[in-house]
Amino acid sequence: MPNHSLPTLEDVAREAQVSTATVSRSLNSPDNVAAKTLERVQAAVQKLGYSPNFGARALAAKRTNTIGAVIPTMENAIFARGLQAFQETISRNGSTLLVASSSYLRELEEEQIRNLVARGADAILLIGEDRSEEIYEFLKKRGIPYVLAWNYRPNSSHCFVGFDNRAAIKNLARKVLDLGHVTIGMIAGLTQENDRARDRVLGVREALAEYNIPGENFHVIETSYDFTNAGDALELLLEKKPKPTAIICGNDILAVGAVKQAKALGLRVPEDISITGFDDIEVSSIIEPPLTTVHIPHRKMGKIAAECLLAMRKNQVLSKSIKLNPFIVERGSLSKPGE
Amino acid sequence: MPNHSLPTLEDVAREAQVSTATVSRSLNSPDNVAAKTLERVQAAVQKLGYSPNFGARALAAKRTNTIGAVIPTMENAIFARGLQAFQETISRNGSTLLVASSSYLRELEEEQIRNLVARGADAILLIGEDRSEEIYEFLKKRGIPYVLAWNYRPNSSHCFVGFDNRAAIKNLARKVLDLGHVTIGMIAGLTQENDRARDRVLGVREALAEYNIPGENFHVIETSYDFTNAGDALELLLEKKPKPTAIICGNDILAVGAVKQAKALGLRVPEDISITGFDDIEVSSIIEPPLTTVHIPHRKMGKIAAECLLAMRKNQVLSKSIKLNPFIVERGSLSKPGE
DNA sequence: TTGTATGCGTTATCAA
DNA sequence: TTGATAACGCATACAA
Repeated sequence: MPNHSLPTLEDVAREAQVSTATVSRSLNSPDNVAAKTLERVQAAVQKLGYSPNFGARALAAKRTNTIGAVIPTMENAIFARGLQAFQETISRNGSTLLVASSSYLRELEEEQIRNLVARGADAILLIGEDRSEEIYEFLKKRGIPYVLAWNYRPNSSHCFVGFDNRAAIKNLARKVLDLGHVTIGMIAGLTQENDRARDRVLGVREALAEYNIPGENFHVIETSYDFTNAGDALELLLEKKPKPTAIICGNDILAVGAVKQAKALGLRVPEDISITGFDDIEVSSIIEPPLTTVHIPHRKMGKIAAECLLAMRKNQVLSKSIKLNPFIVERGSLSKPGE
Repeated sequence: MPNHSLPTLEDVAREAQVSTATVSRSLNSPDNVAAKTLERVQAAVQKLGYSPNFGARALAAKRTNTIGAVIPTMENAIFARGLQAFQETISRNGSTLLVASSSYLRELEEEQIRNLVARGADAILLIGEDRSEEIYEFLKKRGIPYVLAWNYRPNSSHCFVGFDNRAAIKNLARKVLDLGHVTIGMIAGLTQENDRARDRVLGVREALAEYNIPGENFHVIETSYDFTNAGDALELLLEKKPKPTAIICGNDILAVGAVKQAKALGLRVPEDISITGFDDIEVSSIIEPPLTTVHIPHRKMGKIAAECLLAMRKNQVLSKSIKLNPFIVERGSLSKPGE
């Protein structure tokens, strides 16, 4: 492997027979450089394979044009889709996106946030609200704008770009109850350190309370977002007494896993058991029966979050929260009980 | 929004009544600092919300502990899954992963590569082989190790960690032909600037040649990886004369789209039309019928690629290429023609 | 239009 | 164990 000492501005300057200042100018404001000089510099840059040291540049110029994002995992269509839209918007505005993933671990997430800040991210996208007060203090102290996506709270000092998880699933639960289901199971995501998952359980509980469903008619099992786990959870729920006639799932992944397992157990969906999803990712319309679920505008959310962040960075003011509206998509996995 | 001037080492030093050198030591080698001093420094760090400036640190220390990756898109389960494994391995080794996505655009990809290098990435993961000679030169000149994943070529100067796309799909095509299919359609990914997609078309063509299938019995339609596009492509293929009895798809996304559309057209899969996939992502076992496809060990690939990169960075030697072995998974979307 | 000189925040060398 | 100080690579105010 070749030498490890990278060419610097000075090397280019020497090669082009000009000063480092002129090289710097050729790179950053070519208009202020004579055409012939510019040409020489560019040739030297080319020859040496020079590219500026980002750290040094950030240090000297005090700006980075970089926006960071920390997501729980890349291995999930939901975040991937929103993030791609986020990235496209960031790119279009001439900024660079830096992504880190936290594996749903709070401590790792905070480490990643600090890391992004240290790397000069001048604005940050975060998922949900659950994290230590210190990290918020940290961001505020450093004057780094951030947006919380995938959730929404009206009376918060944070800027949210997302949707009300609780209300969204509550509406779906009402629809389930309206159909006459009185014993409900729920396969939820892990609620610890995950406000979205928690809000979804909460929303279902609220709907149940409205319809006066007693506690013993509702069972929740929490599990990580995984097809297989969801299948296991379904089996456990089916053993409960009284047996649930409808299973509300924390997201589409869980719902798909449940549908698969139900079919494997010889149950018909929705005739024998109704199952609902959340998110409306592509797989939900592929499975048979296609899922009745809650549609979340992920790409729109990513795009708007990026725009908010860009604006906040520019104006140095807290942007107001933006609430997106999920809606129920009725496909075929939900019907009246025993029908 | 609060002040924008971040606390520096010097601020911490002043607060803790020590020199900047001592603060730096407290952070990087606490063992060489007196317990009482350390305590004071940590308190000051806490109080000021200090975190070191990465650029300055990289500048002074000449190392970043950062590994970069440029993937075509985050919006695809394939890359997401491999990348997550890649990231986990990187993290476990105390390094940080920086991800950028190129939207399948060669120029954007090169820009992203340069960007990552400028940011101090000391090794880089790339997908496939298709890119300009200059960018490879650039990486070599800077002595930055890179690994090309998702593909494999035996006699190459590059280090590959991947699989032989051509051979993998060729085997699948042979199986299709063995079953007696003589008119074949293919829904391929966009082959321009995408060696994986190109190799897959090539592999199918080679198998056809082996079985002496004439050119007019084979039709290829290229499209981006999208369910809907795949459905449209299927319709076009079904209009060809002679009409194909089997559709080989460039990946599972395309295959799922094709299966969906076939069913929508009232066709039975595989009785009326056989359809095969590639990748074996989760959705392929969820759709009805589940896909016969080629299994690619994405997570394993991500993990090994990370290990290679880590080793190359450490030893400063080109690691040898690693070939992973895909295998065919027979599920149910492929059968004899007209059966 | 170009060059000189200074500072950005950190690490590392050397003395104390 | 601690402190002073010289790099690190670049941008920019100021001079020429």
